[in-house]
Amino acid sequence: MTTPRTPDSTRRSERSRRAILDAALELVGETGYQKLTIEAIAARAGVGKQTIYRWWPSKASVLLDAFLALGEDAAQGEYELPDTGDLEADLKSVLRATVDELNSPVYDAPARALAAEGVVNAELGAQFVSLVLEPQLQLYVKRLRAAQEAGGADPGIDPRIALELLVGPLAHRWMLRTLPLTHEYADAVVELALRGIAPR
Amino acid sequence: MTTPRTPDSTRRSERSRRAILDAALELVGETGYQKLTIEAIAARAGVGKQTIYRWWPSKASVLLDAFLALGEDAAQGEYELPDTGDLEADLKSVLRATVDELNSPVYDAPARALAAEGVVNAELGAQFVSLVLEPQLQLYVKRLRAAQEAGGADPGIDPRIALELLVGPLAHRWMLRTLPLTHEYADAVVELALRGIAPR
Amino acid sequence: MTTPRTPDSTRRSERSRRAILDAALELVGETGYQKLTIEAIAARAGVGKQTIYRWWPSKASVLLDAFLALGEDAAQGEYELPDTGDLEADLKSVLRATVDELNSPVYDAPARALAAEGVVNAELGAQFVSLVLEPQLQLYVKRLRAAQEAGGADPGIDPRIALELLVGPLAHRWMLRTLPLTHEYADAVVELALRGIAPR
Amino acid sequence: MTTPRTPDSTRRSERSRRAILDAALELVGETGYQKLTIEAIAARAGVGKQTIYRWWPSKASVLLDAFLALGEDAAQGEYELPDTGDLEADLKSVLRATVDELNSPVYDAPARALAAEGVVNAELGAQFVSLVLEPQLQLYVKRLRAAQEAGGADPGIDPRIALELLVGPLAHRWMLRTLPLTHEYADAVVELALRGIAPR
DNA sequence: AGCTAATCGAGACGGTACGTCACGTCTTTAG
DNA sequence: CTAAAGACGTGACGTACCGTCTCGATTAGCT
Repeated sequence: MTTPRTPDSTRRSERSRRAILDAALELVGETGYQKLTIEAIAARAGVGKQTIYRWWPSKASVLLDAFLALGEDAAQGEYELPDTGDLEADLKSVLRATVDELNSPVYDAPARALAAEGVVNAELGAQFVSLVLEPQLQLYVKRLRAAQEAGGADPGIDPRIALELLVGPLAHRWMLRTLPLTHEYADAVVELALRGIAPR
Repeated sequence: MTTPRTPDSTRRSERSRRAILDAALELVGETGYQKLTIEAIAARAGVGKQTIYRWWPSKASVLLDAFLALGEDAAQGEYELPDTGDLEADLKSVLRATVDELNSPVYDAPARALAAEGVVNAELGAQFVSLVLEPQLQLYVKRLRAAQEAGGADPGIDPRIALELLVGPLAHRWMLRTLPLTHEYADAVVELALRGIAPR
Repeated sequence: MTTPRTPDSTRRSERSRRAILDAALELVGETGYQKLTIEAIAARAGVGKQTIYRWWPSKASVLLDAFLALGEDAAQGEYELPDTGDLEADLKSVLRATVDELNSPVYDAPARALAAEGVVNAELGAQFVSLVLEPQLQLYVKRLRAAQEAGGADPGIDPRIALELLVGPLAHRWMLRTLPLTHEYADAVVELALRGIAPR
Repeated sequence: MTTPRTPDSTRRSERSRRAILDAALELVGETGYQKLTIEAIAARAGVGKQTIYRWWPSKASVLLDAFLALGEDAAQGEYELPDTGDLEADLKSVLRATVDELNSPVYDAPARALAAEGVVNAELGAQFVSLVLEPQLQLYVKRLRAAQEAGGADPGIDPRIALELLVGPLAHRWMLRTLPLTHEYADAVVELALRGIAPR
C-alpha cells in the first residue's frame, strides 16, 4: 500500500549530513565499530535517527560516506603516483606513505571497520572496492605501464598482478596484524617484487 | 560472596560442545555472521544459553573453535608442504589448493567471519593468527628455507617476506573480492614472485 | 521576528476544510480512533499537514468539528422534541430515535471517539458537552417543563434530574456495551422513569 | 517458524508484577492516560520493557490489572450491599459512597482511562465490564430482588433496568462532567427512581 | 551402588539498540 | 503569496538479543 517513498535530495540538510559523517568518524575512533550505534551517531550529531535512516541503509554505509569525505578533504587532487623515472624509489616512497596512513589513528579505525564489513558483506565490499580501493590501484597500473614503456619493467608482465604483489603483502600485515607494518617492510617488499618485475 | 567460579572442564558435556560448534557453523553459513546470534546457536544446538556463556566469551570465540574443529577434521595430519625438489611446481600446487579452499562454501563463511572480526577486534585477531594462520605460514618458511639450502632460492632473502609475496595477493583478492580467485591467478603470482626469489 | 501569527480566516480554503472533515470521518470509521493520525487525514484529504495544524489544535478537535458538520447536515432544524400532549409516547419516540442513531455505524465511530476523548480530556469534554450534548438535553428540559405545566408531570421535580433518569441508562449501555441497546429497552426506561416523574 | 511462545507463569517475578502495577497507577495519576507510556512504566518500575510486553498485550491491559489490584486491596470482602430493610436509605448510602469514590483522585484517573478505552476498544471494554462493572451491578440486582420479596419494590419490575436508572445517571455525570457529582444528586436520583420502583 | 555436587536445558529478567511511525515545526517549491 | 509537499528533531513503539540469574532434572565422579 504505502510506497517506500524515496526522499527528495534537493531538500536535504547539508548541515545534518556533515554532522552525521563527523559524528560517525569520531565515534568509530572512540568506541570501535562494534559498539558504534546509529543512536549514538544521531545523538552526537544532534539529529533524529530517521534522518540517518532516510539517507543511508546501514551504519556501514554511513561510515563509507564518512570515509570518502575524509579522503576528499585530504587528497586535494593527488591523482597521480610520482614518476621520477626511478621506479624503485617512486614505489618505496608511495608504499612508505601508505604505511604511514595505515598506521595513523585517524584512518585506522574507520578503514578497518569498512574493510571488515566488506569482508563479510559483499555489497558493501563492492562499494568499498569501487569507490576507495580501485581508484588507488589504478594509479599503480598507470605507473607500471609507464615503467614498461620506459624499459624499467618487463613488458610481458600483467601490471595488475604486479601491483598486487606490492599491495597484497602490506594489506595482509595491516588487516590481521601478523607483524609490524614499517618503512623497512615496505622497502623490502618493493625490492623483492621489483626483482620479479624488472626486465630480464 | 561466591567466587566467579571457573567451570569444571572434566564434567563438560562433549555432546553439547559438538552440537554448539556444529550449530555455529551451520548458522554462519545460512544467515551470515552479522545475523548470527548466541540465542540462535543455543536454540539450534538444543542447549541452554548459559552452556555457551560458560565455556566461551563471545560468539567470535565460538566460531573460532568451530573453525578449528573443522580444520582438524580435514587436515588429518597434513603438516608439511610438498617438497618434490621443484619449488615452482610445489608452490603452485599448494596455492591452487588454497584457492580451492577459499572458494569452497563450507570454509568461506566462517573464515570470512573470523577474518573480519579479527580485522576489527585485535584480541580475536591475535588468536586467529596464532591458531590458524601462523601455523600455515610456518610451513612456507620451512619449505622456502629448504629451497634456499638446495640452491633453488636466493639465500639472501628473508623467507618471511617472500612468503607474504605469495600469500598476500591471494588474501587480498579473497578478502575484498577485487577480482576472481583462480588457479591461473595462483600460477601467475607464483611465477612472478619466484622471479624475485630465485637465485641471481 | 514574525509573530506567532493567527491565521486569517477569511482566506481559508473551504475546499480543504471539507476535505479534512470528510477524511477524518472516513478514517475514524475505517481504522478506529486510536489509529487515526493527522498524517493520514492530511494524506487522504490531499492537504498539507500544516493546513490542519493551522486551524485545529488536535485530532480530537478536528473530529469534533467533523461530527458537528455531520450533525448539521442531518438535523436540518429539528430543534424541538415532539409535543403531542402524550409525554410517554413522545419520549418513547425520541429515545427510540436516539437508540437508532447510536446503533448506526456512521455515528457510532466518531461519537465513541469523542465521548472517549472527553472522558479523559476535560477540555475537549467540555466542548463536546456544550456543543453537542447540552443542546440536546435542553430539549428534554423544555419538553418536561411543558408537561409539568400541562399537569402531565409532577411540578415538584427537577427536570434536569428527570432527564438524566431517561438519558443516563441509554448512555450507560451504549458507552460500555453492557447489554444491547434496543427499542424495547428505551420503552422500558421511559415507563419506569415516568412512574417516578408522574404527578402523585 | 518462531512460535509466539507463551511465557511460563510459574517463573514469573511477583516483585516486578507489583512494581509495574504500582508504577502504572502512579503515572496515570501524574500525567494522564494519553501521556502514559509503556517505557515510562518500565522505567518507573525498574523493569525491562519486555517484562511488560511478556505479560500484557497493551497499556490498557496493564492498567486494568492495576485497577483490579487497587480494588482488591480496598474491597476486603465487601461483597454485599447493605440491607437494613429500608431500601431508600440503603441505596442512598451506597450511591453516596460511589460518588465519593468517583470523586476521589486515586480512583478517578485510572477509572477514567479504562472507561474511555473501553468506549473505543470493544475487547478491553468487555473485560472492564465483566471484571469490574458487572460484579458491582449484580449486587444491586440482589438487593433489589430482596426488596421485591420483602414488599418494598414492585415485583413486576426488571431489577436490571431499575438498577440502570440508579447507576446510569451517576455514570453520565461522571464520565462527561456535565454537572457536579454530589451526595445531593445521589439522593435525588434515588428518590426519583424509587418512585418508579415502589409498589403501586 | 548410592550420594552429592556441578552441569545441563530452559527461560525470565533488566537492559540496549534496533528500525518504524507519528508528532508538531519549519522550509522549500509549484500553482 | 497561499498551501502542498515533505524534511527535520523528538520520542514512543514493539522486537530482538544481550549477558545474568534462577530453576528443577540429569549426570558423573567420589565415597
